[in-house]
Formats: sequence, structure tokens, C-alpha cells
Amino acid sequence: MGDEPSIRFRLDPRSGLPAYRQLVDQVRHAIRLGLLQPGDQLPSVREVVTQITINPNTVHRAYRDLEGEGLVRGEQGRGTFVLRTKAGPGPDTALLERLQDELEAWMERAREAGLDMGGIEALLAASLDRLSTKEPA
Amino acid sequence: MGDEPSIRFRLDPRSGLPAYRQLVDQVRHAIRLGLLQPGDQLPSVREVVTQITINPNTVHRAYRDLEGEGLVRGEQGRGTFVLRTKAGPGPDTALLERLQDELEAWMERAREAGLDMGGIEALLAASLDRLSTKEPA
Amino acid sequence: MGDEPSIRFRLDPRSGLPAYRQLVDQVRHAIRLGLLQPGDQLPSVREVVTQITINPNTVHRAYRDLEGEGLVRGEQGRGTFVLRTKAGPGPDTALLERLQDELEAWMERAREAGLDMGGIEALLAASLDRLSTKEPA
Amino acid sequence: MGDEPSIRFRLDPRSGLPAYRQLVDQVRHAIRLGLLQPGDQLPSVREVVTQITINPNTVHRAYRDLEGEGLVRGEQGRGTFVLRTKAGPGPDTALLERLQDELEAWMERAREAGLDMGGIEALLAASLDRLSTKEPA
DNA sequence: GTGGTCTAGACCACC
DNA sequence: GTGGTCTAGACCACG
Repeated sequence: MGDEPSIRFRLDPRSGLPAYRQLVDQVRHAIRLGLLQPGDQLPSVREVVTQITINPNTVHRAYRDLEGEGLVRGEQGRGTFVLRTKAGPGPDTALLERLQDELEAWMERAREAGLDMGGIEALLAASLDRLSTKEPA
Repeated sequence: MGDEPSIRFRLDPRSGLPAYRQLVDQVRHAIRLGLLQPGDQLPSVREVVTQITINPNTVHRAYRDLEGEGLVRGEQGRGTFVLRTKAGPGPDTALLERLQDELEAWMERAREAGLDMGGIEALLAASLDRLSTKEPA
Repeated sequence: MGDEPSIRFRLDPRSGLPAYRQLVDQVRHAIRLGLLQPGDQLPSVREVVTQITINPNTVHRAYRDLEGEGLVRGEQGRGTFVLRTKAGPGPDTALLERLQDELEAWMERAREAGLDMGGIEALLAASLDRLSTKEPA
Repeated sequence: MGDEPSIRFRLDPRSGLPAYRQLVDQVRHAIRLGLLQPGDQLPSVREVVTQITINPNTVHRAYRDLEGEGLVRGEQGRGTFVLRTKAGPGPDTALLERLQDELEAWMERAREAGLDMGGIEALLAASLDRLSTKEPA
């Protein structure tokens, strides 16, 4: 078996988000969803560089930011490790999976209704916006 | 009655997106969802500047980008107007509203399950990611 | 009069401390001693680069770290500004100055006793060490 | 009696100094203050490794640097020994102790004035800086 | 091999 | 003009 990596990064150049920020967000999300657990090792800077086309400094910058956030800890000569789960336990995995399933079912319906990715994103943005103006932070 | 604005911009400094890009995205989405119709007038640069804290040049830049995309047209001394709806007819308004309602109901459930904004974003990102790897564009 | 800069950086290559860290420490100390007040502007990255021989990225890195610490805020196109004083008001300026005078008098005596810089540093390190083992943090 | 160690190392991860450099500095200072005398034996690499969390190679590196400086001498299979006191005789022990006492009294006063470690360090840095600009080396 | 620092120099976003 | 991102590539500290 081939040592499946703890997380696989991807970059979306169209997103407008700086690369380092995309990496940071992906780690944050993975931790939040329990895909990364405390003690897990992030791929080494050099691994990331071979996986996606990116400069080592950019990866390093992302890892440094995560460390500043207290989510991760870089240890000299050993690697970078997840420290803690972001906001307490939160809902259990089962519940998360149900929500995820419901969401993907919704996306399915949206696509069948003729929406493309841009349309779906528009709906998400609109709803997120309403939600976040109701309850900030 | 008093000229309710066609669209109200907001800036999220934590988003990591450059300001001009946030404006562009908001117009794109509003057009997509039919909130902005061909012929509608965008708020003037000066209006935007008084509504949110932003430099006029930045608003200008956003409108220029939208014009380059063919979505709006700036007319000297008159204002900036929506030209067309982005991707053909798409689903009708009723359908869009139903999807929107379903989505917001889902978010409600997610919040009741104990997820905060970050958690919801994490789920959205995960699902969007899966969807977009299935059908890229 | 020539716009005396808010702070003048210096680098000591023999210190063993990375350059960005020396800058960070100098700002931290200046804030702590009240030499930099909230609202004060740090020299621009480009100014620092001309003042001391250093790469802009390194200065930028220092300013970013300070921003992460909440001591400073970089504003697009305007500059970098001190946000707050580090740990409450602390002792008043008069007291600080008296302590500073006493300390420099002590250093004077140490030098007259035949100690060079290295010797003084050794004494400081020894005393600091004892102090910090008594009362950590 | 049980061979009280000639010097006890400590590492401060927040110092920003590389580990090997912290060891070197501590030996240098101890020699300067007469805490280590010619002929004294440094703790063996293995002893250091059990006392503080550090890699043997790093301790080795520090001892090698000290040897290169002519301060110590590693003798195969026997240990590492202090060779000489760094900068000539310097002030006698009594004087050093008096200065040390005065310094610690000053730190006591500073602490009573409400300064924490960071504040004290800030004052020390400021005074050292003034002193070293007067008399460089 | 790992993470960490630094330089050089290009280009972008914003005022 | 300001800060911010990214690449390329060298070198260091550590295990």
C-alpha cells in the first residue's frame, strides 16, 4: 500500500485567491471536518512542490501562517504536524456526513435544473451572504 | 419612490480576495441570479464610494473589468448599465428561488447541528471540490 | 527639520538572530518603551531597504509577523502603522527613564571595572537567566 | 560527592537563536564569568542529550565551534575540556560578584516597578544599543 | 531528508 | 508612492 497522503492540495488559478491562502484554507477545512487529526503530518514542502506546481517558499509561507494560527507545528528536520482541532469537537462525524450528503444531493438537483458551476457558486454566495449578515463571525 | 439601488456591494477583508474582484464577483452573481437585468444601472462610482470604504479607482477598475467581459457597458456621463444575462436563459426564476430556499434550509440545519460559518464553508468547499473534479468547467 | 523617522533599525550580523527577527524585536521593544505610539507609522519597506542593507522581502516578513502579533497594521497603499501598546500602560515614562539611567550607570561601572561588551553581555545573560527561571513567561 | 556538573545548559525556543548557538554562548559566558575554569570538563554529549532535548549532532556541532574558537579542547575518549579564559584576566571575582549583585538588585526594582520580562529586555536592549554605538567592539 | 532564512527581481492591488 | 504575492535559487540548522 502506498502511504496515502494526509491531504492533497489543489490550486484554482481562477479563484483569485493567492496560492498560499488556498493551501491555508484547505488545511483549515480539513482540520475542521476531521480529515486531519492532531498528530497527523502535513506533506513536506518538497512533496507539495512535486504534487502541485508551486514554489517551495509559497508552501512554506502557508505552513508558517498555519503555525501562527496555532493549527500546526513545524519541527526542525522532522516535518509539519497538526496540533489541534479547530473549534472543539463540533458535530460528530455521522452528522457531518449526513449534511454533506444532503448538500451534494442539492447540488445534483441544481445541476439538473441547468445550473453550471458559476450558477451554483452564485447561489452559494448569495445564501452565505444572507447567513453571514444575520450572524457575523 | 426612491430609487432603491440595483445592487448593494459589501467587502469582506478576511476573504483574501482583492477588493476589485469582490465587486466583479458580486455583479456577476447578481446577473446570473437575475437580480440584475439587462438595462439595469449599476450604482455610480461615487455612490459605491459613499456606501463602502473603497477608493474610486478600485471601483472603476471593477467596472472596467466587467465591461471587458461584456457584461456591462459604461456610457459617458450617464452611468454603467447591465448588457446581458451571462449564460443564456438558464433555469427560470421560480426554480432558482426553490433551490435557494432549499439551500438556506440546509444551512439552517447545519447551524442547528452546531456548525459555525467556518464549518459551513468547509462543507461547501469540500462538496464544491468534489463536484468540480467531476465536471471541471 | 527633516522628518525624523519613527524608528531606526540596525542589524547585528554577529547576534546570530535572523534579520527579520531583529527587526521584529526592535519594534516590539520600541512599542514597549513608548518610543512608538499607536498611530505612528513604521518606515516603509523601501525606506528600510535604503537605510540598512537588507532585502525588501525580509523587511516585509518582519512587518507581517508584527501584524500577526496584532502590534501593527499594514494598510494597502498607505503604510504600516502601530496599533496598540503591548502590555497595558506599565510604569510611567519617568520611572522608565530612571531605570534606564540606573542601568546605564551600572554599565558604566562595569566598563570601568574592565569588562568589555562580551563581559557585560555575559553578566546580563546570567542575571536574566536567574530571573527568568524564578518567574517564567 | 556526586560530580556536580560544570555547566547546565538550557534552551529557549523563543529566543530565535539556533540551538547550537545557544550552547556556544552559554559556554562562552560561563568562561568569561569564571564559572568555567581552564581544565574544567564540559558535560559529555550524552549527558547533554539526557539533560535537555537536543540531537547529539547539535551538541557536537557546538563543541566543535568552541574548539575552533580555541576555548575548549576535545580529547579522544576522555571528554571536552576548557582551555583558557577568554579575554585575559579581567576583573577579579569579587568585583564581578558585586556587579552581578547590583544588576540583580536593579532587575528587582524594575520588576517592582511593574516591568515584566519583556519590558526588562527592552530596557536592556536599549541600553546595550546605546553603549555599543559608543564603543563598537 | 526536514523546516527555515535570505536575496534578487518581477508583477499586482491600492491610494 | 504604499503593501502584497510569487518565483528562482542559495545556504543554514537539525535529525
